[in-house]
Amino acid sequence: MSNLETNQVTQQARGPVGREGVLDVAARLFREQGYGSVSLRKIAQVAGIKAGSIYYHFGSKDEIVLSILDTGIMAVHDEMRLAVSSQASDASAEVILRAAITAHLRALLDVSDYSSANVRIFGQVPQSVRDANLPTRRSYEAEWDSLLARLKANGALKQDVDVRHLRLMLIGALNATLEWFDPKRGSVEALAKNYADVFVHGILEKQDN
Amino acid sequence: MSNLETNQVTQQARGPVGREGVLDVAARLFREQGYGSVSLRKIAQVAGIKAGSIYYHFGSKDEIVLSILDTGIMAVHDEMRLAVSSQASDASAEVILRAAITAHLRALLDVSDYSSANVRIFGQVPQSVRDANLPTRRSYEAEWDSLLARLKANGALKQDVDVRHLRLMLIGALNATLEWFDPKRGSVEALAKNYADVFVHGILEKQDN
DNA sequence: GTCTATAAGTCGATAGAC
DNA sequence: GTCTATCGACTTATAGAC
Repeated sequence: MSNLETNQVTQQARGPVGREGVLDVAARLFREQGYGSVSLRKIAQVAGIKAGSIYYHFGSKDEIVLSILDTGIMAVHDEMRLAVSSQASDASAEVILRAAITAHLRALLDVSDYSSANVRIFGQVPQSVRDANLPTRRSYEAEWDSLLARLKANGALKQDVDVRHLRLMLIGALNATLEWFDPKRGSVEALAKNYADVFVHGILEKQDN
Repeated sequence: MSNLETNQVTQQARGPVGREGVLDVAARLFREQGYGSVSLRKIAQVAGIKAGSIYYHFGSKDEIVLSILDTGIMAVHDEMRLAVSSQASDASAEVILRAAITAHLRALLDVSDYSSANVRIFGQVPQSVRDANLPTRRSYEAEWDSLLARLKANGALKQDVDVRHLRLMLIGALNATLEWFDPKRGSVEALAKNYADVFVHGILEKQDN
């Protein structure tokens, strides 16, 4: 079976690589090719070192993957928290929600290979690695739950929505964009606006509601 | 690295296995464990035969996977088409849309291991297998585009929505439920209603719109 | 901090007996 | 239609030189 695909495996070389260099390369390859197709040999080759050298920086492949998963969540968490907290104190629920959605999509699609690698490979890594990444994930989920609960308490959200369920739906829908979004067809900001429009107003022409 | 996880690998035995038996087992394992963790040896073990015997029914692992991917799409396609076509001729856009959403979710979460396996492993299989599955996927996507375009032409959808973009968003959001939906926490029908409510009405309390 | 060399295991796939 | 046995390639990980 040829699981190598048509993958460009250009090496970069240039000076020392180090722990961070290995992680950067690994995150990019995981985002591009998924977990199963990326071996330590491939990471090493692209990073410009030999496979055995990786074990000077890491104790196992799992350690590399977990580090990338955690960093990816923290990156999108920071982006989202900053976007929300920098809104004016009298900002409307809609404005705050749009800022959070935009921040999540920007981290995922534009800023961080680590965030996109997380979404891409989380369902492919060994269960033990998923479990180890869970606390970091839970923290980000709690941030969303806190925001949504606040908007609901303000009366801005419909009172019959379940916060946990809405969060799962929202983040799931946003993360799914990773599979098809093409920056050549439109900007992340335009995408974020479209998503916010749907969640805020729905897709049907208003007639009775 | 232990990628075997804590997976129950119970065999079933019971009479002849055959091509269909292998496919059923493989689809279930792919859905439960993803692509990378499921070897031909594991499929054979659960099916109650030896690994070499699989090659009497299939020429390669890719052939097994492609068959499962195609069947999965056709299953959800059939479910969705039937649900839409069985609506009354004067059914409202909202009713039709709710029926399509419900059918997609039911196929994915309740009816077919093949459909859920498709969503779960499509991004993990070799590029050649993805390419081979594309025509079947395109056909299902065209079914949604046709439905949405019809609703838009009727004036039921907002006129500024892009059909292709809406379809990507809708299917992406629905497929994402596979990662967290738990039938013990609620029915597929209730889930479908919640999703339809969001897409139809949005999540904000109406005040000015 | 990176190298070479290799151990120990798993994988997809094939050949031939029954 | 299923079995046994095996090949060759690939993987993570380790040991020790430099």
